[in-house]
Amino acid sequence: MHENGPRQRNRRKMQSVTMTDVARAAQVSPSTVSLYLRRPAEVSERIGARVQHAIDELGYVPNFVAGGLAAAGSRVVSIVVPSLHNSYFSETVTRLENILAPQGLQILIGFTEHSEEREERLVRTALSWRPAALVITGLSHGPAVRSLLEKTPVPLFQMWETGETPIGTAVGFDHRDIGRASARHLLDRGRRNLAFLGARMDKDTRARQRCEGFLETVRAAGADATVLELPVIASAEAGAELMRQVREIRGIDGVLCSNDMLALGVTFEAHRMGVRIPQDMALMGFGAMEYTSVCEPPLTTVRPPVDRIAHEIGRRIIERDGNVDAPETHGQVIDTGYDLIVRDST
Amino acid sequence: MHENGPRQRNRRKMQSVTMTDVARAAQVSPSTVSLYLRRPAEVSERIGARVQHAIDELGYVPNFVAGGLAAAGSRVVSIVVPSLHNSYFSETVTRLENILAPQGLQILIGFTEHSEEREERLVRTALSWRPAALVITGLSHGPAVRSLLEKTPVPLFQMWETGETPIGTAVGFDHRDIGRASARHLLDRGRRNLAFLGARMDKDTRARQRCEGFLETVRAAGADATVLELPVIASAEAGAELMRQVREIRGIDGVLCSNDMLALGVTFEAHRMGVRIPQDMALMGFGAMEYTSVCEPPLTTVRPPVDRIAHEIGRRIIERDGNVDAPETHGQVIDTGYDLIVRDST
DNA sequence: TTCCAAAATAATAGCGCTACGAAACGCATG
DNA sequence: CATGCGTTTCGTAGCGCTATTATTTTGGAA
Repeated sequence: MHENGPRQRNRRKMQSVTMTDVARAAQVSPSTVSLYLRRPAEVSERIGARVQHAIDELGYVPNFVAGGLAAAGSRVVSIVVPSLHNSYFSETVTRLENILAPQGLQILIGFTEHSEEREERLVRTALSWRPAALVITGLSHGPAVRSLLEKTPVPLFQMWETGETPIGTAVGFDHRDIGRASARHLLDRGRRNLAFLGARMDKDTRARQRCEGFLETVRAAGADATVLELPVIASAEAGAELMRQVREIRGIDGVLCSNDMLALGVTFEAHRMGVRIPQDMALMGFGAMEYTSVCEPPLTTVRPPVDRIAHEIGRRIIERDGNVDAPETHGQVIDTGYDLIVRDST
Repeated sequence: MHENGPRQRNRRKMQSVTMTDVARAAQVSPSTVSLYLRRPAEVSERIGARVQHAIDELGYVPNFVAGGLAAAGSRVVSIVVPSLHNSYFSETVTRLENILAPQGLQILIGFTEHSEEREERLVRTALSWRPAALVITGLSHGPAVRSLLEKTPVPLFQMWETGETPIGTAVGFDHRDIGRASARHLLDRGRRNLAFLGARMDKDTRARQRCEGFLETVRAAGADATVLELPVIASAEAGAELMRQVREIRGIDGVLCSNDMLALGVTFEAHRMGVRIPQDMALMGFGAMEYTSVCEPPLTTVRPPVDRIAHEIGRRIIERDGNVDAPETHGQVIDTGYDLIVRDST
């Protein structure tokens, strides 16, 4: 009915070089080109060379969109994190990318900025790409997100948090426990008049959990604890401001920051105010950001096992990739633990 | 030959709910569902409500892979950056995401880690997604990448650098110029015995350019300049180590760091060594990272206009999105300039 | 009421690729 | 030289959706 020659459709942009073009140039069938691209070992050397030559000659770039449709699943992994503002999230994303990229898996990324509405939009579009896996931060989500996650056939990983029952596979640690351990550490150092410094804890549920664990242990020990909080994103600037507030209270001899960035600001401001760390006031952070080891004084902090989280998730994604029979781990919780790094600031 | 009922193919995973299912449930044709999803205004209110109801009822999640294939172009923007290690890159990615997400454009991200080979792999896969645009860092690329970029019909943005002729649209600033301006600033402060502290400058071409500009101006002024470099990734730790090397040399009274992170390490180490900033040694960084304003002393640094870069690129991507007639800006250079922020460290 | 343009809905024909099974080929064996 | 079997190549039939065109419906004006 219609001729088989190249047709010029009125599309948004025309497809440059297709697999069919390559096949024609290499004098083989399109199936063979496809096979060569996906499993080169199953194509004879002679044909393989001819195909590769045609590919190079024509500058063929495969079309993953078409491939993904035909194969019913794209080689993409969606990651949803609150932001890249904290170096530990960007570190997690980096590690995951490093693990997944060699497998030909791309990272599709989205930031919730701690907004439930944004999270829903992101999860919805993430799933629309029929990704090989969806990696999302945290366990608590709005009802819309919950429902999407429960229904999807896409392998789901919820990272950075344990505690509640996960929808997918949880890989992380217990933030309340970190709060408790931090409190214990400060109490062990003989501090009785404590403070927790936070930023935007109404949004950051994990910081809130650390705060809760902290208060729980401090109060159980019969000591005192104040919570000081700023409604801005965590920053050194905010830390400095919070330190000024700490001074107002007087008598505070131990401080836990929700975040190393705050602790950095506290360090500088304390120095300016002549407050000696740790003699006058012990200081702890969270995140084990790189600079904490060279601070003056070096900062006691908690290292979230970013590498292990990325590794555990990455390994499972790769295992399940192209292998539907791989064991389903939904509902499973992998507790990666955490490390308390004690330095001179306490 | 074959019956038309639902067939169970032996696919990797089965498609849950398709647009056809929604159409059936809403008693309309698939075209109408598609139209409702893409341009709701062109569907009558009555039908629209019925379709929406069916979508909610069935929990339909569109398939962008199929959509992208049919529409010949996916709603994805690929970004290739060296890493997220520097907060200015993660900031750029964040801003771009914030600008593009409301337009339904997803971010596909990849990290080169300053490796030419990785960059090629990333660009190749990025283009395989037929993205709405490709945003890549820098102007100098290996021959393979160059050739890919030159051939692709995908709108290309090269960010963070100007100087050479771009392949696509360049949006950035001149790093050599920053080196020169920094040198001038230190010279103006009466410093004559200068040093440039860098990390892995063999890989980081932009840091190298700043260094070159710095040396050029210092030498032109008849002053002295030493380059101290570590083969590790820039970090506060590395900065501290470099500061120890600076002390060995003696007499250095002005230092430019390739990066604020290095400067942070220098600040702490100088403090430990009893070297006063700026009295004994002036200190400058690059990046205007958040903490530089609360350091002790606050750090003189250069602010790369991350917002403006993201804004200029984002705006152009959105303009060109779904509008092939939009003006082609390849070859164009948008110089965003930069800000020298003078603080107490100089 | 009739007619016609405009608006709303539906039918059609792929998008470029992969999975699957069929066909063709190569080669050792009887 | 035919036979059989494993290997390599090819043909076919969609994947789920969008763009385009065709068809039906709607709502005034005549």
